[in-house]
Amino acid sequence: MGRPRSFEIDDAEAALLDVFWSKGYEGSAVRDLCAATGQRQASLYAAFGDKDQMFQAALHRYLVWIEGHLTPPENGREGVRHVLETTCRLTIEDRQRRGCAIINAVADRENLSPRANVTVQQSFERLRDLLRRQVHASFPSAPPAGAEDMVNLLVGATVSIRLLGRAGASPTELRSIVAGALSAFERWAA
Amino acid sequence: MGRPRSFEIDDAEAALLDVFWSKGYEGSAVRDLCAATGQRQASLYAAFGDKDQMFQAALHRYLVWIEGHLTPPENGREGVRHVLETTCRLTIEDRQRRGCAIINAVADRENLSPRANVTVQQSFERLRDLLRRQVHASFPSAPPAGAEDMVNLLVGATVSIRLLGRAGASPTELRSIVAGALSAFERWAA
DNA sequence: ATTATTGTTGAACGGTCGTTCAAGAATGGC
DNA sequence: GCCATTCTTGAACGACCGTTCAACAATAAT
Repeated sequence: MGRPRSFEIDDAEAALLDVFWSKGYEGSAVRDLCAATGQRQASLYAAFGDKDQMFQAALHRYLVWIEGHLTPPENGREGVRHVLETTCRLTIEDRQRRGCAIINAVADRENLSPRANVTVQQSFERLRDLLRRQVHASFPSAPPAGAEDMVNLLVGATVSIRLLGRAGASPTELRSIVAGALSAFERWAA
Repeated sequence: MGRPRSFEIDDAEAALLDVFWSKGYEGSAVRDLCAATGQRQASLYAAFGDKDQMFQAALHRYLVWIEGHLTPPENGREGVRHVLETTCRLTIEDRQRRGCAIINAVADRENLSPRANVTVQQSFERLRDLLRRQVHASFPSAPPAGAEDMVNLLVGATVSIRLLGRAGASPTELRSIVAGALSAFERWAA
């Protein structure tokens, strides 16, 4: 019972993510979040608790979104290609060039709650697990030597595309990282 | 003439960098900068102008420092190795794991002055130029096909080492990125 | 010694920060 | 209709933000 909420939590989370994604945690004022969601401050606090929990809701939403995009339709070499090319495409297609919400949060580390920092760290582990699965699936039995180095190189390429995308790198440059990483992967796997 | 300054600008810049490097622009309060430099607010404002100029002084100091370390003693393949290994070593040796001040500034983009953003963008171009010079110097005449892709892959590896270093990646993981990138470079250059 | 100039000091400025509160409005259960 | 409960509203809280100011101290030139 009680008065029903006049807005959808889901819509609010989307608006929260929009702001945090472009301005970061410290750079986003709760009043900015109100403007984006169309709600009053007390309503957001009633729904989420405090600014940290608003951020975590937004982060979680971002993670669901990006993992949905990055998860490959088929595993193996095409899976590796899918992760890199999708990362590149999403980065270029974002006209605001916000990069990756998780990566942006790394810089805000000192201002984030311990729990948010754990989420950030786990997200990188999940990306590496995802890529490791694709690298391993690229071979019928055990992968050749240096597989873990190749996994980490691919993680590095993915991360840097996202970072340099926010830094204003050209689509040509970002696609070149993909090309370089895929060539390196193919040469190694051959 | 006039009363002489009671502190060295150089020492103050070092302290400013220390704070900005770990907390970022938005996360560093001018009062924090005072505590680090041991000066009063009005003294810092008299010496630097405003917070943005304090940040730019710190950024400039960081750029001189990092370029001094990254510039290779000899050009060519050993130069490529030097850039990657030095980046990795500096990242691991920093116990505070502050990563790269320039990369951290990318996340703070929206809160930075246009001039600071230009400095950030130019810094990435300078890193790419440095690596391109080393890649080209690795060959007596023109480098083989895909040289620019390799350059961008190396930039990506360097950037990601620094980013993941701040994100809390293990030394093993960071060294693995170096190993992966150097193997990829050697296989391509062979 | 006086003057002009610059740095230091400590306090203060208006503005914004994250957060909370009292009052009113809207619901389900009785 | 009335109660208990929940949400919304608008204003306010103290704390902190970047910045500035008037008063005082220290120097070089006259």
